[in-house]
Amino acid sequence: MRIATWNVNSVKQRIGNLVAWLSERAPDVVCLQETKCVDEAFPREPLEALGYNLAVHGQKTFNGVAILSKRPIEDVRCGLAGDDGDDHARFLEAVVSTGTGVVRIASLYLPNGNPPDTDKYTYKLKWMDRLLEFARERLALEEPLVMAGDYNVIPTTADAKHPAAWTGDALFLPPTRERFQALVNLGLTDALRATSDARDLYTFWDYQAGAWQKNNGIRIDHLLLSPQAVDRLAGTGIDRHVRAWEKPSDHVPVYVDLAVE
DNA sequence: ATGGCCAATATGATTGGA
Repeated sequence: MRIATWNVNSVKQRIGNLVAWLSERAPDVVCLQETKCVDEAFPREPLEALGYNLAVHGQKTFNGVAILSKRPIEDVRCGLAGDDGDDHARFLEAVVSTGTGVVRIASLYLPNGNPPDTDKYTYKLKWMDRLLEFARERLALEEPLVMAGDYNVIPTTADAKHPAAWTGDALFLPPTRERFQALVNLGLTDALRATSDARDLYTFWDYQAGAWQKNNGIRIDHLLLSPQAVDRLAGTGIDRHVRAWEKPSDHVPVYVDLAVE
């Protein structure tokens, strides 16, 4: 079973690229972020035509997450617990049944948090604390769990072309990285880093300043796996060629292959 | 990590992104 994550930066602008990539990579489950449209406006038809079931959780203008799955989607839950006043559409959880049991999936779009001296960074850190609590609760179920999405976290210096340029940034500040490490310390595995120590595993290149042409990238889109999912981990990949397509997102798809049918 | 972009909004300027 192939499970992917992709921040598409507007699903309406990216529907052509999304359909082309789905046809090429044939993932079983896809977590999307930054869909940037209300649920009624989500372009369902071309995705359903490829055999995907959809769970969407969007809002006007910003944010928005979705899960596509070739198998039926069950137990859909929108939103991350811990703050009833949070109206950002950034989190969607569901369960997909397979021949060998269930896989629990979360599609998440963690706040950017810049600039760090504002309440945007406070919101990011609180959101990460809420995500830690979610992970604690779900890990206790001892199921295959994949928490996939745009974490807006550069975990280590190996995950940026120019790490020194990010020292004061919300994506790289110590409180951000400490909370990402705290997720790992709970027992979650960063699937890409577990399968490669390469220095250029980037998933995002800025639209500006020729970042793509210079390979000035960062790795901020992650799939964190529970031990029961790691036991079945068969491979990982980053589809960086998609960044060179016409009308690209600034992020590219990342995926894991799990040995579950 | 800025010279250089992109998307959404009643828009020809502002906000958010990373």
